[in-house]
Amino acid sequence: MTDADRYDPLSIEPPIAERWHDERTYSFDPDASGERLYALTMFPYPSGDLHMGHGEIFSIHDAFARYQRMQGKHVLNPIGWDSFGLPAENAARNRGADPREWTYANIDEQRRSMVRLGYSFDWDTVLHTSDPDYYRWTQWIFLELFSAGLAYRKEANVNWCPSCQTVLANEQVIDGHCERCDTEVVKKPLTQWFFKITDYADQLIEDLDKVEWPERVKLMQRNWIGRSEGANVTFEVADTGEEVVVYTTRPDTLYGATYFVFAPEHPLVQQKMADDDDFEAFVEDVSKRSEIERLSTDASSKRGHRLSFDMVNPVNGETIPAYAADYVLMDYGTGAIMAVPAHDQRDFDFARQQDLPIRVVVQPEDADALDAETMDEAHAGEGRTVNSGPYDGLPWQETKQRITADLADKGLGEAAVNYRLRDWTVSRQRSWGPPVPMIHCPSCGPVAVPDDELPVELPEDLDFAVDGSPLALHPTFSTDVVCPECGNEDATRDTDTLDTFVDSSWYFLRYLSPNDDEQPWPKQEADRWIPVDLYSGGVEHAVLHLLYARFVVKALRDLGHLDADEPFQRLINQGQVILDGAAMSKSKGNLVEPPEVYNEYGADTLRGTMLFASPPEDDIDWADVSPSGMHRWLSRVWRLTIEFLDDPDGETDGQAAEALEKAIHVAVDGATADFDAFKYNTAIAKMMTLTNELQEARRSGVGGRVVEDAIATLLQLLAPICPFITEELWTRLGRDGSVHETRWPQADPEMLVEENVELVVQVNGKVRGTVTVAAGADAAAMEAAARSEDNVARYLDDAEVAKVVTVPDRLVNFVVRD
RNA sequence: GGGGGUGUAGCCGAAUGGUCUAGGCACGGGUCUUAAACACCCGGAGGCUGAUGCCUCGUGUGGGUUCGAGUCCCACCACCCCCACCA
Repeated sequence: MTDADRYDPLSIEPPIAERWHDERTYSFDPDASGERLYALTMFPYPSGDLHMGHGEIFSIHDAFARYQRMQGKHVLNPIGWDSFGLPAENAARNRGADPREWTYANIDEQRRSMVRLGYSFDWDTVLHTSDPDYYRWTQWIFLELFSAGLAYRKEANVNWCPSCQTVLANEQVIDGHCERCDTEVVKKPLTQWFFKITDYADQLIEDLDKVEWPERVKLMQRNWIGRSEGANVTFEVADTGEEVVVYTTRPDTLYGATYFVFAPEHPLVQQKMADDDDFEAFVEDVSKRSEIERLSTDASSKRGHRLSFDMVNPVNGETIPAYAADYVLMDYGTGAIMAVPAHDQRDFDFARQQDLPIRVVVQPEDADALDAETMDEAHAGEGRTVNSGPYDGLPWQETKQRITADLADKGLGEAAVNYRLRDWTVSRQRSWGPPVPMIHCPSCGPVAVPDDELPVELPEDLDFAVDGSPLALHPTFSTDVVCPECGNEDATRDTDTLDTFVDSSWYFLRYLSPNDDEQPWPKQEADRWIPVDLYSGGVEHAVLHLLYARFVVKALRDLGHLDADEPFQRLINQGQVILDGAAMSKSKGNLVEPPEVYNEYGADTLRGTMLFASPPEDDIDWADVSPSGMHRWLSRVWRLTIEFLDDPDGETDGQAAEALEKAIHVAVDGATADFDAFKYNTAIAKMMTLTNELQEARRSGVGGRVVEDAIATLLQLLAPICPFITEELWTRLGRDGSVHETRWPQADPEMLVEENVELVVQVNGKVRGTVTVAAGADAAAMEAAARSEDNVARYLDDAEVAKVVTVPDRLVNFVVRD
């Protein structure tokens, strides 16, 4: 073998990669007939070059897309960039970079890496969310939602990240910290645009049954939406009769309500306590506490203030004291609760702290009777109702239903459903995003920018050095406008931009016609393609992007722009690439970058290493994987092929040749099942096994057609994972065209049938030997063969066989008594 | 506090209730070589045996169901993820 025949990925890969890109080899052909498939991978944010996480997900995704093509599908496999967002602004502020130049330079770099790695993307449908001809339609969607009443403006206590200087949606607050920069989030009253995602809360739960997603992700969405069933109950202020509604999931415990609690910000409290300095001081104190402190569930951390009035319990007319306390939140339920300390831990903690009465109204059945004096925690569970007048003795669920019904009869309550989900705050006080397409007119209020004036473009001359929002502080952007309805010259533009998650909530629709300037997408194309057949990406978007995209699709459906209920039919999540158990990051200095791998071993090795490391959904610890091992195997495949081409002669029949021929079909059968199940790691293991058998067959003198079949089949199986080496060797093997355009090999069922099978022989469940019998042998034949095995016979000699268990083609088990 | 998941060689990981550990990594021994690298071959807990072999233990721990359990059931332990003063 000469040097020219060595496996040298660095010289064979780049020309093939460039050819695929330049010739648009993997662009979707709209005229193609036959079955279509939409394979979508989450588009990247261009914060720099691709990192290992991209290398993993795109390699998994590309194996899927290429496999489906070989299965005869016409695959749409688009790529684009989620190119609006804060990092570009930070680069501008910190380094004086132009956010546009910075962003598009990064896109170019990532694109070159994708080409180098051989990903079979459609380079004809590329989009960037920061292009005006993209965000023109993002703004259009905002206006569609606005005209349908699904986008609205209100003042609210919103999440504010002091570092990013912007509002965040609830979904972007992780344990009280900013999702992007990890700074502690504070609450701030601001007037903001919201999308009414809560209108779709029930559908967002129910339609999870329609999609094939990991159960884990569905569960996360259900938890996030947080549906709970209970009742709204009306209490009265003792002296004035003012009505206050509370929400409770346990109306059966109404008789146990011994006090009442308002959120400190509750308007009724604010009004009634307006002149009380002590109360003002209390509110001031509470508001100074950070979210993190408030999140503490420590029993002693609750803060409360006795109010100047009492409340009346509607079920028994009892007068109970009213408090304000920080453990009641203004934005869940009604901002006021009935407190049942015996059966709610938070109420219990507060009652003990304030020395408030505790009354047991649910008695657990399989435990000692609860005693309000001595109990040291609330009993939140089930039991029989006690101390509740006419309801005594009923099981708690029945009490719940009856009390709710009785209250409803008296007009004092009703069954109610509550959600944890809040409306989506979409305004951002940042400037590298699509401007909110609204105009504020002193006489008309908020007015939509007319369609023919879209897009509202970002000014080119934003100053990112300012302290605050560059767009808001731009000299003319806000004021250079008149009201479209009344012509008022004092009208101003909205200077907020839309959350990047708005950009990414519909990009899979824009891929269908990225250059159409008449419409965002042709409806008939959307109806043909949506939902996307397979969506691949990280689980970190479980309650962010994936929830928003589902909402936007449902809203657009209701507005008549498409028919689909859901954006993504099937979802696979890949794990993270970590190093020594920790996330890779620049600041930790533990980054392994893709070029380090593909510049040494080639792209095929990078891709193969990723897929062989573990099942896709598991994290890959780079410390545990071995690019050199993958490279060694690929070199072996290369060498076997080249050596065969040098010297193809050999036996084409006989035992070794037959064994190889069988091995081909076994590998095809197994690998196909694995590809269908996304188990690329075991698919590769089966290809390695075939390689081992091929090598052994060669050593035994096998050659000719059987070996060529084995090599060709191996190349086909490997093609979706390692596209370059397979393409090169396919050509060297003298085959026409591209291996990627061949049809996926089929296993011949007859070749999978064994003539003889090895039976396991057990005595009392312990393996005592094996014996070979003809496949399909009946129980008697199996037993006879098993008895004849020397070692087994030893165990049967002095024993009485009580029972013989036979499993066809698998085992014989003798159950014996001594 | 609530919910979900996972525990298999030194490591990553396979394993329709049927021979535990496919494939790889790492490691050790060998062949080739002046030598190394590469490549190729062999190895895998413990005990007995000169060896072929045979036996015992063994899938986080302890029980159970079963002819037979990594797999099913119960309890416990450890780790991971999601939600969390959500009434």
